[in-house]
Amino acid sequence: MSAMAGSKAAAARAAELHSAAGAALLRHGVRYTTHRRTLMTALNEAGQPLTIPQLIEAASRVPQSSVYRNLAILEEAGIVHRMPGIDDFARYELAEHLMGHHHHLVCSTCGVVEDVILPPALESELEDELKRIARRRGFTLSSHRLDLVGDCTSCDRARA
Amino acid sequence: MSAMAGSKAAAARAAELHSAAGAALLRHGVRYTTHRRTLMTALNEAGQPLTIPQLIEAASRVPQSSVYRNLAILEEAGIVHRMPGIDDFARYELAEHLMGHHHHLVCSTCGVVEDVILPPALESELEDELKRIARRRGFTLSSHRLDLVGDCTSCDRARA
DNA sequence: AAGCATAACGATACTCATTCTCGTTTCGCA
DNA sequence: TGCGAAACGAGAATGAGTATCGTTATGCTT
Repeated sequence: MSAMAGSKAAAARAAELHSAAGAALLRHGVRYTTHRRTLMTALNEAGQPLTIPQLIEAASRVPQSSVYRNLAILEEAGIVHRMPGIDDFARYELAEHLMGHHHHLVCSTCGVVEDVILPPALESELEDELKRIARRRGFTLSSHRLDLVGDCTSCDRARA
Repeated sequence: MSAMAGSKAAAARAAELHSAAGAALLRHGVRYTTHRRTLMTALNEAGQPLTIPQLIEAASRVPQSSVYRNLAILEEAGIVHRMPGIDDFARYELAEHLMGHHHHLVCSTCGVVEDVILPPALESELEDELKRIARRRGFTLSSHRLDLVGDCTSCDRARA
């Protein structure tokens, strides 16, 4: 029953996601096509940032060139976030206003990425300080990014 | 006089830097050649992370293929740190144990990067929490990375 | 409900940062 | 002075990501 409730909740969240996505794309004057919906669904269900190869695998009916093109459009519309810089593959996840603010735990050996949230008190303390620092330097702060870099259990074990 | 004292201090720091670098490379069984010394000097004097093109400009006697090869070696020896993921250029800076721990303020428009340090109390609070989170997830934490993303004064102004 | 303007598609060619190759040069040591 | 190993550096190769362009699907108007 909790599983059923869980899947119901997930379905509700998915519906919200799609309507928010459709609205955002409409605002940008582009359509919410089947491919775009497929990509959004894949990102939503993965629960972690995905590389292009992973996304091609997860959305197997969407050809590579369409994956690239549509991710760029979804990012332009502000509903998907591109995060380069872990290994040599960029990763994509749903935008913060769809996911909630969070950070990443990254395995420097195998590249796996997990989402992390900071205790709210620390997060807001951090945000306040970052705002202060940015203001002092004349920067207009739009966001921040915090990665925890280390080794996951299996890579740790494998290190003979 | 304060300028003279400053340059003396800088010279002393540079000497320390080179001896630490030489030792680290020796430990790795490779030589501290002229090119490698030139690159370390350029990174030290820049005071901010540099891209390959910037580094080629700053170390004009070192050809491109040597810049790439030697940076890889310096990174392998743990005295230089590679940071990909701001724009499409990786950036390099001296390793933490040579520079001190710090974070980055990044202009999302022009890509300029400045170094930032957090108030020590907040930094250590943050580190403790990150360690706790990593442990709970079975990760062996080796470092963290915090980027402040925004727009610098001139890019802000240019935004018509 | 047929035509039409426009958006999206997708196979393929291309770009360009980075890596690899390999013959040459330099270094450290005997 | 010679010798083996390390470093060099110009050019070729790699590969993630982008641009092209003819084709296909969509939605709007009459």
